[in-house]
Amino acid sequence: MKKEEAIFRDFLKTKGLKLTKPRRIILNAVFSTHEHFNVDALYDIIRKRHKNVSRATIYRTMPLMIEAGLIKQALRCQAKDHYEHIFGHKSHLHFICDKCGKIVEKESKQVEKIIKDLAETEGFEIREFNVGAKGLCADCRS
Amino acid sequence: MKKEEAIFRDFLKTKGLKLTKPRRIILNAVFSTHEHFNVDALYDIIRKRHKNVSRATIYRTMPLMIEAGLIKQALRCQAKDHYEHIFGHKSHLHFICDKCGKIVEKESKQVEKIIKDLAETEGFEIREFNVGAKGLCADCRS
DNA sequence: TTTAATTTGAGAATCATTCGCAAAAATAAG
DNA sequence: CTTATTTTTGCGAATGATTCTCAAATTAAA
Repeated sequence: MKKEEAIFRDFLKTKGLKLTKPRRIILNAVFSTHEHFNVDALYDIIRKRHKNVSRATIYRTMPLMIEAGLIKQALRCQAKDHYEHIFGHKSHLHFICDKCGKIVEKESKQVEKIIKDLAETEGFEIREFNVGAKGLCADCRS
Repeated sequence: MKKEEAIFRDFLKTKGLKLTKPRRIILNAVFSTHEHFNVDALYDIIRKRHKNVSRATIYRTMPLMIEAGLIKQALRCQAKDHYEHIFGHKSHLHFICDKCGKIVEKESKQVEKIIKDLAETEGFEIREFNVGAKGLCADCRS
């Protein structure tokens, strides 16, 4: 069993919930991609093999995977919620193109360090960074 | 005429648009508050004095004010888009408390500088920063 | 004042997300 | 292997913020 599956199963167990077939299918779809994703894209991926997993179940599974610490709600783009992996991925910031919707990721320990220090002066305990900017990507600037 | 009104008028003129009465009312409502706001709250404020400004017009005016550099889309909270002032306010980042929902604002020119530099190496043109973190505020940590 | 262009309000339309519910699946117990 | 209990599912309907349509109103210029 893959590690993320074990994590998810254990998390569900602590909540008295079950790792069902649809939940496993959704988890696999989520970890079959290594980029940002949204429910619609996930639905398309899943439907190629499993005609009977509904959108509702995907929507219902997202918060569970977030609570399990596997993914996080990354940003909102073109009126859709987007998610990204936490498990197995480094923290990073996002540049979102307003025009084509492309998302560029960049790492910066420096930024997180500064933010963390600022938070400390405020007595604020950071659980999750949310750093980025919107604008125009190189392609769309022409 | 207030400065923000002049800015807005000038911006509109460059686009061949007009500073109409509803747009002026909306602008005033926006700058009557000094905190984050959403369209719904704005609608309530405006409706106290002007019964005939529609939600549609408010929604239509937001992107104009953003493009004019007066406000920016700050964050999404409770399924609603929230906005904040740029004009007359220093750029800042947000700490959002997961427990009580409180938003703490902090300034950091440094962070934006770093992000801007990162964007440049990518050919990305930033229109709007989006920097913050989620976690627990001082009060909720006890 | 006439004219041409932009805006408006009202309500309908859109679209992502959530809900309600009866049927299906999972787990535990016998 | 049944039965009983709980959780889950898929479906379609509901929700709610935002956007669109369009005829009437407003604007600014000639």
